[in-house]
Amino acid sequence: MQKMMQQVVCTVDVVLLTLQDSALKVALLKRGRAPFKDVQALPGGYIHPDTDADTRDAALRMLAQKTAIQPPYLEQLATFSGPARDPRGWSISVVYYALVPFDVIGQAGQADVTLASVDKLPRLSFDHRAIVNTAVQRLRGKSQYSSLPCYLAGEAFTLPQLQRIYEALMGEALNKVSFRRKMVEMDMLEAIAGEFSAAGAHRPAQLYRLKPELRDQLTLIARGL
Amino acid sequence: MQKMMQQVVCTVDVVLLTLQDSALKVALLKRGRAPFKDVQALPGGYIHPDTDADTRDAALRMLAQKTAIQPPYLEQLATFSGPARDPRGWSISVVYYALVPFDVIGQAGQADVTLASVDKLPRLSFDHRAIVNTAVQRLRGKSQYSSLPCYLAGEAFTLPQLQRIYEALMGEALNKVSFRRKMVEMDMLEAIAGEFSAAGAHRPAQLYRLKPELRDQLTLIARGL
DNA sequence: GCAATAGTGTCTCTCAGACACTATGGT
DNA sequence: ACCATAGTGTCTGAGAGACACTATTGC
Repeated sequence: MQKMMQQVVCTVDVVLLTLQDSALKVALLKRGRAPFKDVQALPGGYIHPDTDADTRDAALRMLAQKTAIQPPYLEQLATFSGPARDPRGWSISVVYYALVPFDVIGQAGQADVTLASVDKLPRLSFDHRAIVNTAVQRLRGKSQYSSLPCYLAGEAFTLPQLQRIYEALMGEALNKVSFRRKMVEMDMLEAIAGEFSAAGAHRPAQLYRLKPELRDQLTLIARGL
Repeated sequence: MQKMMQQVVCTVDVVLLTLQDSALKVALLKRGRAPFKDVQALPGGYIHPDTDADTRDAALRMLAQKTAIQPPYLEQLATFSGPARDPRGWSISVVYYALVPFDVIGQAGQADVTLASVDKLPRLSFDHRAIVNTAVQRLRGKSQYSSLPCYLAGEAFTLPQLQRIYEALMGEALNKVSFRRKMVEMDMLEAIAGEFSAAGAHRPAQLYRLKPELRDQLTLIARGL
């Protein structure tokens, strides 16, 4: 006779972040069913052991199904767990965070995706508020010393644009000369022949892109002891 | 009629690390049952939803049960998942890593705990080899710019001892003056009145300890752009 | 020419590392 | 006295930030 073993609810959630007008935003969806019906939540859902290769694969599936977005950057954030976070029972959520350029969200054209400023979150389902805050902390932290923010820029971008992204994330103005020095020293960008003129009445800026070989890999700044 | 839903096996594993003679070691246990009976494995086991407050709590329980150690530092590493890593089925392992001073392991006196050098791992169960490698990478990475290595030292330690720990982790010699400057600048240590003379025929060194208020919180080095 | 932003040359000030020195114990 | 290691004062070279200058567009 097998004893009934208490079950663990296994889910995956994704914190999809983007930068709109120098403000960091999260993608939210209104839940269609209980619990937290009609309350905003992160894109997420149950793991499907029969089809998901792993939790990362499940995260990509969530994004594809619910937002039709294939993110240029996706990384595991952390796993949240406990008896109280989900009314359905003792649960685990393996959380990933993704970065996308703002225009990618628009193109995906999912009308039911809401963008909320991470500094002024609405009421969220489960412990999603804490999860978003953790993701923002992680992004801000890593932005200090890595190429992570590049994934918030589009495929091609100018150095001034990239600097504005870094400044938005770190919340402080950066020295132009030092910033450029760092970027060349990190050796992760390559200039594109074409330029950028749409800006208006001034000198156009050189366009850059991430070196293809570094596409899915962060570049770090030397630092430390 | 409820369809039989394929189950996810939920476990927690702990990578318990220590430094012995300037070599980084992992604590391993020989498994007592299938799968991987008699093969070395990380301390770990099933989540107990009826008693564990969360996965961190479960990790502490694993350590207490299997090694009788209460680690001074415990942090979530990552979650590993997939259909193939455990023959019992599609599984998730939420992995934590812990740091302890070497002498704490001896005191715990668990005869069945083996220490293996992380550079020369024996055959391990499941995907535990990859897990250990991830933990070592994380520890080495964080050692570059945080107070993390302090938890490998005992309650009290001298600056030369601490420097040797950092050097062992980073695999390179550090400048004595710079190291000391960094330590005072990080402002996380406090001198203890008593000194340290056991060393032998030379000047004794000042003993330090982590400031109590920073006990469970890393101190980071300013860095970056 | 002028406004506006892109991009660079250069100076200075700070800080990390090297070195040498002093300090303090044991033998 | 001598050795060994702890701990500090100081010099120098590299790098970050500030500033000013040049470059290139639209009007």
